Amino acid sequence: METYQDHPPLGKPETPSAGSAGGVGERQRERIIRAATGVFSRKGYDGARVDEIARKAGLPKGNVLYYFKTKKDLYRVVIEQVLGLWLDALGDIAVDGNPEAAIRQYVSRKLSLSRHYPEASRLFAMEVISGAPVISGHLSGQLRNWVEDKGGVFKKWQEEGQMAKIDPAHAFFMIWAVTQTYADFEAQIQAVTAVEDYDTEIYGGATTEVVEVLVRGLGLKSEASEILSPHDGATRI
Amino acid sequence: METYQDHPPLGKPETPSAGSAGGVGERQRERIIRAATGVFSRKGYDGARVDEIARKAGLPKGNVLYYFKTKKDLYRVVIEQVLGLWLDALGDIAVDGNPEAAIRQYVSRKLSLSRHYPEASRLFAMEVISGAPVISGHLSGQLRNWVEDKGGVFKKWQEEGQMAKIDPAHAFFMIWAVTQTYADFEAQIQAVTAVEDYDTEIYGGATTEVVEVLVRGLGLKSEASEILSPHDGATRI
DNA sequence: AGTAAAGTTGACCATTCGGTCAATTCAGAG
DNA sequence: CTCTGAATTGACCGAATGGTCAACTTTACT
Repeated sequence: METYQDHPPLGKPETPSAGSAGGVGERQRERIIRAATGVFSRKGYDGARVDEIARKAGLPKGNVLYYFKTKKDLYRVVIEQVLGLWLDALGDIAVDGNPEAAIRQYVSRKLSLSRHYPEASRLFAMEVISGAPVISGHLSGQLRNWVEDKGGVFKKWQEEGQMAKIDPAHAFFMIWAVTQTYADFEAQIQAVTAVEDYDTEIYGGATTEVVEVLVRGLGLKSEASEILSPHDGATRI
Repeated sequence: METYQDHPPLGKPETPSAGSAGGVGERQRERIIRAATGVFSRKGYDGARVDEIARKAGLPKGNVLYYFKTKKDLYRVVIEQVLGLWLDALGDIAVDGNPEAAIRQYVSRKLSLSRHYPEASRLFAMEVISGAPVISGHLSGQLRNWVEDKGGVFKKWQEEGQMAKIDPAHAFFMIWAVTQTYADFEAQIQAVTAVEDYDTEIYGGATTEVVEVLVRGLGLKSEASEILSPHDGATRI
């Protein structure tokens, strides 16, 4: 397949399971979506095989195509769900509270998201690397507005001298990059660190390290506090 | 296709063009590799189509399979070339010179790499997100050694109080994440910033911003220098 | 129990895929 | 020019792919 952008809006989940919401096969839909998230996140849209998704969901291909008329439809549902998760997690960055606490919380939340939904993160990354053919509209819509909005908060902090004068957009790009790398590049980090329990050992260390570096890097610690913080023993190379 | 790891070592480019190195069809090989880099970087291995690579290279599919016996072979050559670029760019981090200058240079170099070889960066990212099926050996080999080696330098700096006590491995993960995000997530950054000339406008701002944030975040500026640096007007959201 | 809708399944189809191959052209050495 | 190996090409093949369908089973409601 070459492009995958056809029918325009996508009104709803656009599938059978007509009336009853708490229907029987609603569980099936979720199983399929879960399986599809896994496969799409590793292979991308073009590389994924419907049959592989079906096998992973434990049912025949025909059944998958019963719930989602086409592979494209399934992909749309999956990626929009992931995008929703991503946009939700953006949440609010408190305008009032002190900047350091706000960023600290935001970074922690994003890191936690990578930890608990690594496949979602990878799927999102795949989509964007592929040129964001499906979600580009959302990116230049909702996300752009969000960045513009929260960027204003950053600007305010900067004028108050509570934050280094960094282009807010770049600040977000860096935060996103650093927090998502632990999900997206798991294979690389695993290979380099050779830890046994990635989830515990890597995220354990990352949470402290990443938050500290970003808080310091964004100039959110007015006090020239102890540069030498007391945490180590996290990763071992 | 499911997995793509078969014949063991891969001795050489393992293709025709037998003896003469400066051969005639050596240009063809490079055209194919360039085209393949583009397609693989957007679709991944499974999603890429040999025929699309051929079309993009301006020659029939049969000719591509003449130079590279299989799609898998072609992918191997392409990804190993990209990996070589990546590992080369790792370069040395000067042990002697002052840490700030060293990191400043390293980050700039990595950023420049993303700027000038965005497809290579995306292909590398795709491979890793997919679980690094082809290059995992290199990652846990060369790259791991490199990190261990250079991590020692970081440790030394830290003991001398010239760098914040951050797990060296995590420091690298953050540097890589931030520098590569401008290539890998170009579609997202483009959508959010809506700049006209991505290369100039984004990388122009990023170079300064990223370097400053990382240098500060890694605690490389002993002097509590001006938190409010004088650069802006880079991006506009 | 009876019935209609929802859900399940495997066989099946048209298309596309990676890869092969024989026929042909091209380039260079003698 | 002749000859030889490299290079080019399109036709072709078997396997895999996304999607369809008719037959069948289960569920829910009266």
